[in-house]
Amino acid sequence: MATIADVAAKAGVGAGTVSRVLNDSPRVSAATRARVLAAIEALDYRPNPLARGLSRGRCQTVGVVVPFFTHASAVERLRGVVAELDTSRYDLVLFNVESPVHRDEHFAALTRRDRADGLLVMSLPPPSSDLERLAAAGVPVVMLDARGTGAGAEAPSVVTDDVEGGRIATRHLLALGHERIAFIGDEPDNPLGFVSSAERERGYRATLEDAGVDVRPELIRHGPHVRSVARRRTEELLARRERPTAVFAASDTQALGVLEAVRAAGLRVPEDVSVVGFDDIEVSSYAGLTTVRQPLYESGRRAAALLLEVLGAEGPIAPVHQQLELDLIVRSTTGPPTDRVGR
Amino acid sequence: MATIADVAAKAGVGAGTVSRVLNDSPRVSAATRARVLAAIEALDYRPNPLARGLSRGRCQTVGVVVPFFTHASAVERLRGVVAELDTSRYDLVLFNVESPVHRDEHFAALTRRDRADGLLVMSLPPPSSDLERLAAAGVPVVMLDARGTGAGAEAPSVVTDDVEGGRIATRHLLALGHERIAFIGDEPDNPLGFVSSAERERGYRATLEDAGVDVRPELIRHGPHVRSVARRRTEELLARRERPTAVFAASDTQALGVLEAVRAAGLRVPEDVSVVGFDDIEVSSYAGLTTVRQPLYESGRRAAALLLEVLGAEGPIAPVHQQLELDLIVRSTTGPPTDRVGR
DNA sequence: GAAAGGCGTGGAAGCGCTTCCACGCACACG
DNA sequence: CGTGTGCGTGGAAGCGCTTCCACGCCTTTC
Repeated sequence: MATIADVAAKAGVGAGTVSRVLNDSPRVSAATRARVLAAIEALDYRPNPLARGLSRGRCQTVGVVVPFFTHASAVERLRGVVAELDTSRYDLVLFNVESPVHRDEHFAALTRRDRADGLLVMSLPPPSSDLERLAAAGVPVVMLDARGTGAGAEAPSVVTDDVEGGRIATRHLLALGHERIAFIGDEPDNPLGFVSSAERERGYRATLEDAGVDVRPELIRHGPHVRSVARRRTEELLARRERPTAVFAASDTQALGVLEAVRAAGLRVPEDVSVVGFDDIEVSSYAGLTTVRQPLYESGRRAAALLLEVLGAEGPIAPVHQQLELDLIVRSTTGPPTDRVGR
Repeated sequence: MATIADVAAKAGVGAGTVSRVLNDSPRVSAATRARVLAAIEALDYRPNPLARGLSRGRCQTVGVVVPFFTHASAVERLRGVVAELDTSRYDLVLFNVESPVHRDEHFAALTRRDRADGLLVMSLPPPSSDLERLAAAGVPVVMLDARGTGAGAEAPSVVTDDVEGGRIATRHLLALGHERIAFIGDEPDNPLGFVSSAERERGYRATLEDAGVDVRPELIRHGPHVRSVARRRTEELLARRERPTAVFAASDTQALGVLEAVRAAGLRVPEDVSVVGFDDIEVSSYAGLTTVRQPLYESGRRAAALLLEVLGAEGPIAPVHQQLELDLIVRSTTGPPTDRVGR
């Protein structure tokens, strides 16, 4: 394994000069540069990233913190992140978070420039104390699908307006003529502090109120973000005397559970029950699901690009907050209610 | 940021002693160990992984090479890998491969202990020259869903018997009474050299032959591993005078495309056309797809565990080849053919 | 009671790079 | 012709750790 000294010897120059060539320093004559490059080529030399990192105090690595695959949407976002990072010289280290303990461990370990040069945190609002410590340690953080606010330390973020998304879905159902509209979402106080579902619910509630439609607590159900749970909650709803004519699910994953429950109950979609989801994950088009699309892949790209920009800049950057567009995608799971009351 | 020298000073010992404590060396007295641990605690000291790696010649990192998410199954496997690695002290660096150039670059860069201590290569048969170079450089490799064979360098692997899987699917259709059974799979000579599809096709052909059923080339279609392409190929098949009564798709992703085409043609599943997939990805249960299940998540865990074992061992390990079980999952997309000939 | 052996420890060397300082040379200037 | 100003370069120091060697002390052994 060739080292910089071997290259220097072969080219008949000092190690410093080789280093300068490697780092595109202008203070090298063309002739010397050519000799060094030839030696590098001849020896198939590649600098040791560890040594380089130790010396420069950074490691050409981006840490990506993901509450892993609990949401199908995380994968799609991750794809965007990977694609963007691929265009840079940064490696991607994956940190999986499945519990608060998990999260805290990772953040503690990452509070140093030698672990990762920057962090991309997905869907996970970090404790503000961690955010401050990261900022103090000089580790830039970009948030994706979450906001990171600490005292004096605000991370740039790429987000969507989940409240507005909730409004879009609900308006669609109201416009079709529905009034008994149920909501199925995550627990409002889930351990990792995800808020998307709660925000979408806020949009739902606000829109109903604006339209003068009663918000009925008994039509609002929560549970862990899993298809089977959404299915069970829906079964409870459908068992009511006055069952809802439409369901807004806080995610497509949950909407699929809703669809299962409706069909298992022998009801038709959308004639008996309309269903709207959120995200537009890949399956949704297959399932013909009406949903509020957010550009998942694109959000990953954007966030990664933002982080690269911060890493490339000298000083800190004014915190940017990018907000991505939402679109209502009407497919075949929504329609006007039929005038059959109760069951 | 505390260094080992700070800890040493605070504990009133030498740096070497602190290092010994960090690395659980037995050659430290209990009293000294306690003092050092107290100092570490007090300073919230964490060793710099770069310096440690440079000094020891390894970096506590596992490289995972994934042809990224082109197959939905890769994600599921990755989840298993992540879960297993989470139990170890190794970080996971993700290398995305989307083209042969991409692949070659990564392998070239990874042919050194300072980039990753070991490699997990998914679904991607590496050029045997790369495998040899990796072996020569002392970088252990474990293959997942592919075999890695180079002259004298054989990597341990976790695989399934794709030929047998193809047999299972085909036997199921034959048993139901089908004879015009089509196959939809990947291009046999795709750029990255994936072979799963081709092997499943071999199982399909062999089983037909064994049963004395003609293998009809016109019922075998290939195309990139994408739902939309599978759909188009199926449309071509359905447009034939004698359309198939059943389709075996080399993956669930492709099977979903087949289902789309069948339904778009106004045909019923399984009455007019039966469909079998492969993998049992998450969507499949939702789609009611009959499929050959392979334990994706589990395969990721196993492969990661295997790599950890190799990394933990002193010398090289006898190449292990684990083969995971396949199961036929019969759902609602397969049934006996109805006796309507042609269209 | 002296020699021999262990154990615990300090400290220097070294991992492979970057970077800073200093130096030599060429050229321009007065 | 001497001094100044660059530029291009060599080389040492230093990044934070591990590891090896050496040393002092305390047992053990004859």
